[in-house]
Order: sequence, then C-alpha cells, then structure tokens
Amino acid sequence: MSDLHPLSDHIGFMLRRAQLSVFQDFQQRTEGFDLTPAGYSVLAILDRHPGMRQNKLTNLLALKPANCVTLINGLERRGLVVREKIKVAGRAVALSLTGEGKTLLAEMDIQVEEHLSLMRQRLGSEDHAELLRLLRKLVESGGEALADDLL
Amino acid sequence: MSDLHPLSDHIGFMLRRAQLSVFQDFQQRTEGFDLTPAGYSVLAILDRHPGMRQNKLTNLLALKPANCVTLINGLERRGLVVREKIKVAGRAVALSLTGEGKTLLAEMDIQVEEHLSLMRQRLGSEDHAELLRLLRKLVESGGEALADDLL
DNA sequence: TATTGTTATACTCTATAACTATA
DNA sequence: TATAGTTATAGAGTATAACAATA
Repeated sequence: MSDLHPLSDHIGFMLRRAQLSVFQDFQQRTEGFDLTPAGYSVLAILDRHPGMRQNKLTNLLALKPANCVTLINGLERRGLVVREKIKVAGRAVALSLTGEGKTLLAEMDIQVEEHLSLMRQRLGSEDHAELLRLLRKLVESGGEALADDLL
Repeated sequence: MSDLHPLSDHIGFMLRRAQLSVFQDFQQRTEGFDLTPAGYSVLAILDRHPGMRQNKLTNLLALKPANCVTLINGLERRGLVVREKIKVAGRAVALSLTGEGKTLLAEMDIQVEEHLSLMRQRLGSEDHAELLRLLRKLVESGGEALADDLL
C-alpha cells in the first residue's frame, strides 16, 4: 500500500482531496447559474421543505447563523427565496422558494444530476453507494445529526 | 433511504460534512502545536522525502504555488523547515526538515495517531479501510494523481 | 528562454462577539 | 427573558496575474 504518499491513509487529507475533485466538477457544470454549492443546497432543501426556519437550515447545512444570513440575503435579493415572519419565538422567519427560485433550481438540477451521474460512474454504482454509506456513518458517529429533527 | 435530508446522497455535500467532522477532531487534538492541517502535511511529507522541491510538494498537496510559498515561509520562519538552493532548473529549491521540525513532527504525530485511531474506531477497522480505498479511487478517477512521479 | 519560485492582491469561506427584535 | 436573527468584522483558505531568478 503506497507508502508513496505519506498522507494517503489520513482520512482528513483524503477527504479534502476528494472534495476538491468533486466540487470542481460541480462548479464547472453549474457555471452560469451563479450559485455556489452552498446556495444550491439552500434551494434544494427549501424545495423539499418549504417554510423551514433559518435556524433549522443552519443546522442542516452546518453553517454559522451569521453566515447563513449573508447567504440568504443574496438569494433573496435575486428573488429566489422569500423570508416570511412567523409567530413562534423571537424573530423567527420561514423560508421558501419563489417561483423563480423553483425554476432556477429545476434548471440547475439537470446539470447537478449529470454531475452526480459522473460521480457514480467514476466510482461504479456499488462503490458509490458504499461511499455514501460510509460518509454518513462517519458524520453521524461524530455526533452530528444529519437530519436532526427535521420537522 | 432518508429523503429526510435531500442532500445526504450528494457526494460533495457529504464529503464536506465528513471533512468538517474529521478536521474538527484533528484541530482539537493538535491545538497548541500551532500548525494547520496543511502545515502538518508539509512536515509529514518532508520527513519521509527530504530534499523535495517546492514544485513537487505543491502537486502532492494540491496547493497553488503562491500559497505554498506563504506556507513554507511560515514554517521556515519558525525554524521547522529549510530551503536549500539546488542546481536543476530555474530557481529550484530543496526543502527539508530541521531537527526542530523533526522533533515537533514527532510530538505532533502522537496526537495525530490518536486522531487517526479515533477515526478508525468511529468507522470500524473494515469500513475505515474501505473508506480510504473509495476516496483514493474517487480522487484518482478524477485524473488527479495522488503520488504522481513522487521521486 | 523555459522553468521555478515569489510578490501582490483580491475574493470567498468561516468564525466570533455584540446587538436587535419578538413571543 | 429566552429565542431567533442580524450586523460588523476579522481571519483563514484559495485564486490570478505579473514579476524575478537561474540553469
């Protein structure tokens, strides 16, 4: 097992390298949509869970609240997302996609699906599924809930 | 398969989450050494491959040359690494650890081994090996050579 | 003169603390 | 007054282009 690269069995290093490779393909394919992976994530989540609070979104994406604000501001300014005040606690806000947001997401999803396809192709279907399983296991074993109490 | 988190089968998203989790543990355990994961990587590689050129290091770590300079500057200023001019081509430089660099690395490696142990424990030995294999496969299938022509 | 390294700089991401608004 | 969000700001990480030094 290659002692060639002394870091090739450091999980953190390999995760970084893998992420680099995957993000690069993602970004190339979604050029022109002017959405970072993070921005895309927001749209993708709000599409399936409209009315989600910023709070919750922050947890699901593992962002800091302050940075989430900036992210949403940008999406709102572009008319992709709306904030609606709700009466639950404090300053709470419900987030949803606008029609424009849904449209953009749908268009972008075509590219994203191709991206996911290529990743699956690069690994082979079986290994691809296995990798996802292992990543979930790693994250969850670290005490991070992936889906938390989603609702 | 949880449609709970709409992104849990996006490889890029999961890689980010996993890296977050792994790096967090790495950083906690190596607090006090005042070395980022990148800085550690440099020491670890130079320890096993003394005399390596900056050039090559840049490739192995997937850094930009300009950023590698800054990184090495810091390590050199701290007396952990030395640059020696060599006569190959252009401005070429050979990098090596100083005694101090070796000492620091050795101390840090104790913590790093504990970190790697925990990761192995979190996944189980078998899954841990499997994850490494899949990450390597993913990176290499992306056209990135992990060990290149290392020498 | 091609190769390698360096400088300067800017942009994005992430992190922290202090502040605001509302049930 | 606890909760949710916001502002301001600083630091790390990463990217690009133009430049310098040497075989």
